[in-house]
Amino acid sequence: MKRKITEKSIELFEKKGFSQTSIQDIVDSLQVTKGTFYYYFSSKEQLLMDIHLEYITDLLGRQQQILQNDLITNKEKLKKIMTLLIDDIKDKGANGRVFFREIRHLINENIDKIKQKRTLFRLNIEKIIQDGVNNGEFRSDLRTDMVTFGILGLTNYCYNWFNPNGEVTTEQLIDTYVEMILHGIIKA
Amino acid sequence: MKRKITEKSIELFEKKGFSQTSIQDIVDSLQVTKGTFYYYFSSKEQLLMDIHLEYITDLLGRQQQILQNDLITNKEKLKKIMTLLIDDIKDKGANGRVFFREIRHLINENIDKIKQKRTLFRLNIEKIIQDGVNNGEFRSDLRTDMVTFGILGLTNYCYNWFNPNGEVTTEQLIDTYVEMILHGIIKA
Amino acid sequence: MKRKITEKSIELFEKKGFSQTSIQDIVDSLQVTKGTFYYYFSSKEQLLMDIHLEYITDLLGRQQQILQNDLITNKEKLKKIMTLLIDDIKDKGANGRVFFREIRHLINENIDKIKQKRTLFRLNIEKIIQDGVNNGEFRSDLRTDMVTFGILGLTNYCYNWFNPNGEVTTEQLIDTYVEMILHGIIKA
Amino acid sequence: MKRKITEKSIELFEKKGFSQTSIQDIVDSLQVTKGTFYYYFSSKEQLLMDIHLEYITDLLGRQQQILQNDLITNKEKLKKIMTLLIDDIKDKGANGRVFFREIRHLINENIDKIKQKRTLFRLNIEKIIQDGVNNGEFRSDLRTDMVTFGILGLTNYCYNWFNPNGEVTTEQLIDTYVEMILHGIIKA
DNA sequence: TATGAATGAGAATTCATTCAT
DNA sequence: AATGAATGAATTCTCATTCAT
Repeated sequence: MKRKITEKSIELFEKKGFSQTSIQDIVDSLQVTKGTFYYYFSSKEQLLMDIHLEYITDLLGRQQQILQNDLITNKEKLKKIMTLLIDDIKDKGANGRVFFREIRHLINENIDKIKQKRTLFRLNIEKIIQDGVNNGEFRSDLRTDMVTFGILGLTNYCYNWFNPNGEVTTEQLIDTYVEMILHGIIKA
Repeated sequence: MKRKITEKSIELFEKKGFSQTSIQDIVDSLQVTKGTFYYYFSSKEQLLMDIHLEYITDLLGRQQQILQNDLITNKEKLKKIMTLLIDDIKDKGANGRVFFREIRHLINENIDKIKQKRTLFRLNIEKIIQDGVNNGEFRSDLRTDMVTFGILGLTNYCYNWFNPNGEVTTEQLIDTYVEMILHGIIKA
Repeated sequence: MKRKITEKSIELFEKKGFSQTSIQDIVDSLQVTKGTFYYYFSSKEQLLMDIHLEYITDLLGRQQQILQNDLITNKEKLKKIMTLLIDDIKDKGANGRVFFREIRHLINENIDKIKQKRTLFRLNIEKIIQDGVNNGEFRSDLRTDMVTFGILGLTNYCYNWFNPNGEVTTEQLIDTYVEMILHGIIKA
Repeated sequence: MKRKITEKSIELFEKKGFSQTSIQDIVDSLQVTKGTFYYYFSSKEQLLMDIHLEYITDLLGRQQQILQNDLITNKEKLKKIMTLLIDDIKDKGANGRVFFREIRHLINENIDKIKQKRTLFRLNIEKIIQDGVNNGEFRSDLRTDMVTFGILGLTNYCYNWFNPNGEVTTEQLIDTYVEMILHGIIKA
């Protein structure tokens, strides 16, 4: 039941937004009662926290896999991480959208905890870029922090428009973006 | 008074979010009463609509200036539009953040009206890229729509982290991003 | 309206107790809506605080009148204060009962504020007794603090059983208690 | 287990009040579950009734012991009964406070049943005083009913302030009060 | 004996909105 | 142009109680 509530909530939060979704909405669509909700979650915010925590924890875990792979170049690592983010749109689109949009509704320690983990994810990317700069894979005249933010913005934005069931495949999207990041759009 | 309400609202919407900001919050911080608010706005949503409309209209106007300039290359135009977006963080940061984050709270015709204008803004960018592809400025093997979304994601995301009063200047940021978009990060 | 809410609340709190009385009960019996309640009071507890504050402030004010009277003996002062408390049962019975019974529902600073004033009221009585001991009106072998608590218990308890419209008049009650306190019940 | 629930409940009811204490609070602090509670008690009120009944029954029993003693004067009996009440603060303070404060939460027949027994306890005291008046131990010009209420108020109030582990011993307190009741505070 | 999932009725509170003045 | 009292619908949350196991 807890799982069912979480999943239905993600669905509704994505469709209508966190504050526009009431506990009543959630339980009604599961045909249970409010009491049931509060049996499993102590508050609406705690549910949101659960969702965030699960998402970022999973993301960090998969990022870690990539980081630990010593056999691939930094360029490959970067590509894999971009793939990681964009691939999720297919499997966890709603999840991701809730993750990116509704963090504002977390408060105090909760928001800090999540932000810390988000920062870690970002710094891990920055590290890859820095490594790539150091070993000559990447240009050395760009600020790694800003590049990282750029890549994150570019990939995260996909959650707003990309439809994995549309005419463009996820692979094409990833190729386009990797190509763009690596070589730019200008004619050499 | 109408202006004062609008401005204070933007400030509060940015700080606390649209749904977390009550009409009471707005009028309290201006030391007027709710009646005053409803004298100038027919509803909370209409205020949000006003804010959105003003923002996107202004943005489109300035974009138009750039588009009409026949003396510059498409590459220059693209740079100018990116500058346009990022520059706003200094002057209208709160405004922009409200614009990007709170569109969800518009309803029905309103949301359509704004989305149409946003789409226009995007298509205008795509047009520049297409023109650049056509005249050989840009590579011809990239999907212009996706590239456009990428650029938008990259620039919009700045609203989330870039502090125009921080150690990095807006110019450095723009340079980094233009460079990244045009030539990529890989060592040639 | 604020006054009406306060008065009806006192009535209901007395009859059913603070936690057994809902805001709904209060507004229903006044034929207004919950919104109206919250227009005047920020919370249920604040209403209770209002009631307490008004009561104890009034009590302290009247006590002060008695204390400042230099023309009467301490014995007379004591009698007047007992009269003060018991007389209230006629005019403010419900008020007093709420005051004595529901203090538990105040929290934190509120409870402290009220308790402080209650303590002041008690210490003022103790002072009278001490003065009476000093000038020989009262016996010198009694602990003034405990005697004060005793007098308070004795008078406060009246709120639990005394019916000012019953066969015993308030005057008789006061006479009995003053006599009991001053001379005891044993046959001299 | 039933005993453990009762005792923990008394503790919690005293600390937080009956309505502020949830069944959940009770079972949590015993590390059992709500089912356990309802195995032993049919309702929250029934638990409160149990507590009241046990308390007043015990009190009446001990009062009976005193009443039946034909070898002591009424004055002595009165002192013993006051001792009975005040002594309990040491052993059953919480119990007594719950008994005096939470009777309001009993309903219908329950409240009547308890009130009857309380009345009996009071009338037993009144009887002693009447006997004392009749045999010349006590003054004949005081209303015995009111005197009884006075004594009850005075002693019951101790539950609100008296700390048996404080600097004043229970014996001193009893002496002071017996002295006060018997001889008054005025200098003879 | 005891558990724990689920209920449902009701609680306090919030807030956009209306409207007579 | 502005006020402020009042509304009412919705919202989050609480909790005593039930019941199958």
